[in-house]
Amino acid sequence: MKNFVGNLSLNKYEDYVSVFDALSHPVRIKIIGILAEGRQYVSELARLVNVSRPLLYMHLKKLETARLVKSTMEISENGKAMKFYSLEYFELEINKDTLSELSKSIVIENPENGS
Amino acid sequence: MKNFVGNLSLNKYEDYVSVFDALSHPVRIKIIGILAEGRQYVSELARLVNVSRPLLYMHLKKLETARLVKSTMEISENGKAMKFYSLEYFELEINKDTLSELSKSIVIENPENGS
DNA sequence: ATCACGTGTAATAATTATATTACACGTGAT
DNA sequence: ATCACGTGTAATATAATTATTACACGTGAT
Repeated sequence: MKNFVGNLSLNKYEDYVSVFDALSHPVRIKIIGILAEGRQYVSELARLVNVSRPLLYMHLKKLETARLVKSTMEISENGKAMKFYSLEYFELEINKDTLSELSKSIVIENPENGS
Repeated sequence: MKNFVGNLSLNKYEDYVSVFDALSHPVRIKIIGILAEGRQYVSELARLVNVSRPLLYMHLKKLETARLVKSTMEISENGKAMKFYSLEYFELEINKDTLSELSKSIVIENPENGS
């Protein structure tokens, strides 16, 4: 079984780390939960999630980096610029084999120390 | 489909966050990859992963907290105390619906600020 | 007694992540 | 012109994670 984010199959372990990292904070899971019901613009999203807009941007950045969400700019009827965020498609299966496979490409660099 | 870690089904979002957090670092994925081939004792694991023992303990702690690994103490034939780590069973399916469900129980506390 | 090889952990340093504050700019309505 | 409501981001503070250093203790073999 393949793991997908944004219709792209995940290969590099960095991609996985990025996704896990994105999912390792309650606010970001909350964001995903809200976007699961439909796209939303930043200011409204901030109110729904209950965080400040600058903080929301920080969290969205992580989600975008992991490609779990995407954004598009639009000009509303009343002339306001609005940035909409929406969920990307994703489907991951995580188990011993998945991670084991990933692990193969990971090399931990020389911390030049033993014991 | 249910998500399991250590034969226990995951319910609370904190459990998920804990797992995602545990998986969000290359060293920890490497550890899982090595333990997937069989149990290993701490000092040897440190050499295989190529990190110092104190640092390894830190990473193992996160994996243990997420219940992805477990440990047992043994006295070897030559009288040495040895701590073995091994993988727990785990199987997670992560998608829009999974996270959406999780999201419902997350309440972000009053950062008392708007904008 | 010293070495090799296990165990464990406390204290600190360095680096990232998270959160806050304070700005600036644009549009349409009052 | 001021307000309400969008946009964006730089600078800073706070907190957490990650990494290092330096210990201490136990056993069996040399």
